[in-house]
This record gives sequence, structure tokens and C-alpha cells, in this order.
Amino acid sequence: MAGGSSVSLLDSLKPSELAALRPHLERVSLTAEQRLSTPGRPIKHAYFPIQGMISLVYRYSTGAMIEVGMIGREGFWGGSLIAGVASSPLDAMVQGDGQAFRVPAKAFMKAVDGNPGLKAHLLLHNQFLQVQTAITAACNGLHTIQPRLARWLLEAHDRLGDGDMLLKHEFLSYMLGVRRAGITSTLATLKAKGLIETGRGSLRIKNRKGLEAEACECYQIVKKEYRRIYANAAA
Amino acid sequence: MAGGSSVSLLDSLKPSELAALRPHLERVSLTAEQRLSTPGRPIKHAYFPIQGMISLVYRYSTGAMIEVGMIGREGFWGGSLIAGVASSPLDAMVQGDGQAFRVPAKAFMKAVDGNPGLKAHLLLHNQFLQVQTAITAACNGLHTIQPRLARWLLEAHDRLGDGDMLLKHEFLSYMLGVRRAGITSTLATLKAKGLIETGRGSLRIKNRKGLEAEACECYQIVKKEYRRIYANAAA
DNA sequence: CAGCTTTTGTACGGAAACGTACATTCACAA
DNA sequence: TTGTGAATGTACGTTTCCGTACAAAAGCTG
Repeated sequence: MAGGSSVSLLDSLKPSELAALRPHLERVSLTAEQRLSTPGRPIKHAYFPIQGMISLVYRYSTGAMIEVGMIGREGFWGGSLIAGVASSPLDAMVQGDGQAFRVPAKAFMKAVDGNPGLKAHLLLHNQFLQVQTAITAACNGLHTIQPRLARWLLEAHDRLGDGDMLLKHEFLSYMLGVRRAGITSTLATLKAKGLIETGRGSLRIKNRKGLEAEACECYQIVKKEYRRIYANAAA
Repeated sequence: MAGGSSVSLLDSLKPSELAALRPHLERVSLTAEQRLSTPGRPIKHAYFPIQGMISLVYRYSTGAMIEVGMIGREGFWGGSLIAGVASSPLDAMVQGDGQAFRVPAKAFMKAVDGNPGLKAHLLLHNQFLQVQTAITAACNGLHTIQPRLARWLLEAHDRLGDGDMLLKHEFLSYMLGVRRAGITSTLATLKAKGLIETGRGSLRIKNRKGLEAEACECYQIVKKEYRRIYANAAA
């Protein structure tokens, strides 16, 4: 996971904090390209991924879109509910297949309001997400496709685990906000360097260290911020 | 202000909420290019701008930098303190001269923890900032310099008020993460269209509607999200 | 297996922005 | 007023990426 931990957010809660959510937790399957909420519409559930990941995407009215954040089992979707904001302009898209626990929005808000420890814990992740998005904003503005793609693959690998990732070039082009052809040629470069293997609709990381060397520093920066946020709070 | 309101965040607090902060409020001047905190170091004060604005900037180890968020009197700097996170990777830079109230970090955290209404209010702005940053991430990835610059000028105008803005091209190039020469030529285009007037180190908006037409939709999107977040919470 | 669809590979002219360098203009101080 | 430094204007070859189109390859279906 981002930060080197493979513990899910739910698992890292104290028993009393988890207890506030437990009666409302519902285990659900996440299926590829599923949308967990509709931009502008009320968020019906908060989602805590167990396996798989959620991409936070903004879609312009023109149809163009781009990812602005990523959530794995280290985090959850629905943070705006803590502030009492029922909707988000972002699209929460599932990547690949996965599993999650979800909690109805109202129950979630009630549980959070009634349990300061839980609230603090969730705010911490929200803080991380905010930092992650800020770094992504900087990265999008200053870095070229190749290091951005390498970074994306690493972040996804951290959350999806080792093995084949089911990703089409077109989909990656949406995530980075670039042309599909741009992804194809950049992946070819990474493949030629022996860093990844590609199949039709799938992709596997062969040389993680090598891929890290291709990625922009943003990958390490976000990781480091993750650690700092949680270390900071422990103190 | 973003959202059409010219009320400062402090002014929009309820008396009881403001009371929790008041004993600790210190009025300070903000001077151009002042840095309100150092990335990675503890945030010493939360700042509530009264006049002027704060740019949130990320600086890479290479020296490259880019703005990822903007705070005027509609908001405040130091939101991570609410989550108990004492530092931020972002650099909070003052734009132009201004005035602010500030609160020492510890007093701020104590006041927030002891006053749920205040906390809710501040979390709301944090939520807005998060959305603003997300839109900026998308904007940086997908839009060209001209619309981005137009958007930046409008956002600054909203926060600095009408009149001359004291801005050098080099400074704007840092904000957008582009070349200084790119700013010069783009400003020339906007000037040729009669939308702005430029002086040495200063810049004035002549035709706001026209400038809005040059800006990417991000400007309106953020404004709309601001309204929605606050409307949502009122309900 | 044959044919169709989806996905990937590749090409090419053009736009945007880069890095860099240098000329010009302005403001201020000597 | 003149000199000096800062800020702005401009230029140019290069890189990156775009929009678009089409060919090749891989999987699926009949």
C-alpha cells in the first residue's frame, strides 16, 4: 500500500472505533469500471476497499477526463461526508475487480459524529488524500508522460498487489489525461527496457526497482507524506 | 471571493464559534512572497486572511514549483491541524500585501477540538480546498497555458479585489509551472484582446467578462462547487 | 476455420511549450 | 541626466504531445 503498510483502514481502527461502524458494514464486490457515486448526486455509501482500488476521476463537460486521486485499502471513499458534504464533483471508479465494505451515508455520518476517535482516524486519511491530490496537481503540470505513467503503475501495483493488472491502453489514457497512442508508445518503451510485460488488456511489472527509477519523484514523495502523516498523528 | 461572497471565514462564524478563537487571534500583516510555514516543518499558526491571498505551492527538489491551491478571506491556512497533522508538504506563500488574523497552532487545535460547530465550519472549507485542488490537478493535466492563466487571474482578482495586481511575469510562471517567456507572450495576447492592462510589475483586469470567456471552465466549476458545498451544509 | 470486433502498433503533420539567449524598455539611483 | 539593474519582449531550434488515421494482431463467435 501507499506507505508500505498492507493493513486496511478498517483493520487499523481501534475496537471501539470499529464497533461504531460494524453494525452498518456491508460486504460488497467491486467490479471493474463500476462507479461508486455520481458526481453531483448524493453519495449513498462510504466504501472501504479490502481488495482492489478506487480511482478518483474528474470528467469535463467535453468528455475529457483525468484521475486526481487513488484509494486502496489504506483508505476509503466518502470523506466529504465527514464535513457534512453529501456529494462530490469527482467520479469514484473501481479499478479491476475487488472487495469492499460499505456503510450507508447516514449511518456513516452518525457513527463518525458519535465517535471522536473514529472521526480523527478518518480525517487523517482525508488529509493524506488531500496531499496526494496536491502532489498529483503538481505532477500533472510539470512532468511528462513517461514518468507519470511509471508512477501510476507503481501506485496501482501497491494497491492491486503483484500479478497481472487488467488494463487497456485506452483506460490508462483516461487516467493520465493523454492520448491512447501516447500510452501505447510509452508502454513500449518501458517494455523494451524490460520493466514490464504486456498482454492484450493486461500488464505486469517485471522489475519494480527499474520502474521506480523511471517514475517521477512524486511516487516517493507521496509515500513519504503518507508515513509522515501517520507518524505525526501517533505522536 | 470564490463563490461570490466577500465575507471572510471569521465573519461567517457564529458568535460562539468565534469566541473559541478570539482570545488567541492576533492581527498580522502579510507581505508579498512571505512564507507562512516551511514544508515539512511544524505549522506554527493557522492564518485567516482578511485582505490578500495565500498561494499553496509545491516545490520539487529540482527547484521547479507550481501552485496547487489558493486561499483568500473565504478560507484559512492550517487545515491539516484539524486532523492533528502538524506539517504540510506545501508552501503557503503570500500574494501581494495583505492582512490576516492568526492563531497559534496549539490554541487552534484546542479551540477546534472543544467546539464542534467551529470544527464543522472549518472542515467545510477544507473540503472546498480539497475540491479546488482536485480541479486544479485536472486543469494542469488537460488545459493549455492561455485558459489556465486567464483562470488564475480571475481567481486572484476575486480575492485581491479590483485594481492593480502586483505581479511579475516570472512569479506567474512559478504559479502555473511554465516558462516566464510563455507568460509574457500569453499576457500579450490577452492584452491585445483588450482584456487586461499591463504595467511593469503590475496588471489590471479591464474586461472581466471577456477574460472569463478566455478561461477554462475550471473557473466556473470551482465557483459552483464552492456554492454547492456551503449550500449543502446549510441544509 | 472464417469473419468480425476489439485492442494494439505505428505513422505523420501540426500545435504547444520548452530551454535558452539576447535585445529592449522601464524605473530608480547616482 | 545618465547609468544600472530589473523586468519584459522576442526569437529560434528542439522536444513533447496532440489529433487523426489506418494497419496489424489478437481474441471471440458463428
